[in-house]
Amino acid sequence: MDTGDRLLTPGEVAALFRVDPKTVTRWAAAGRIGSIRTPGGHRRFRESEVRALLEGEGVLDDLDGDANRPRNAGPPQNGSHGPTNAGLH
Amino acid sequence: MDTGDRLLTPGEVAALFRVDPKTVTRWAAAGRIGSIRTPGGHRRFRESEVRALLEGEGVLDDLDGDANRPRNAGPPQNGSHGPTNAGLH
DNA sequence: CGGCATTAGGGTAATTTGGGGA
DNA sequence: AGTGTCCAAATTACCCTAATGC
Repeated sequence: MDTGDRLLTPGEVAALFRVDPKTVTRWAAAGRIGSIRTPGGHRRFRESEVRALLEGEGVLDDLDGDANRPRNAGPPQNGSHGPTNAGLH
Repeated sequence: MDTGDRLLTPGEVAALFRVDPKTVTRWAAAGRIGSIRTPGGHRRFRESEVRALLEGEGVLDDLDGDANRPRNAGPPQNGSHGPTNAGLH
């Protein structure tokens, strides 16, 4: 498939970002990252979205000290794996 | 709308949710997801119901358009007549 | 008939959740 | 504003053996 709809657990995402799983949960609660809830209440994150977030901002790094850049200027619009909604006939 | 013609096996549903097949069985045992039992005792799940659970929340992704639009930060969790999604503890 | 992969069931450890406070 | 740590609880993951499905 195109985007690889693999789902990651909070622990996986936390390890990728080097933060605590709790922080990842906060991102999901704040709507900063898409999250899928299991019937049990646990969250799952898209591997493609996490990847876009990881690389969307790591390359453009200014060492000068300019702290005025938008935190979301990346092209993280991977939208494609959506169900297109047209699948229901 | 059709009531889901295709039936999925626990392994399929587990792969979709990135969980263990045993967990899917637990959902069915808890009544969180509809399940059809085979004469032998194995369970089968409706593809339409599983898809609705996966991410049927108003995440209607747009096929195309601007790639600079912030993500939909709306927290519209399962607002439908969800299958007893009262997983809040 | 035999065979293999998957599933069911019980039990225990690990992870995740939610809120509060630093 | 954002993150790390504390608590208690729930949910999930992995262990096993036997039965089912194809």
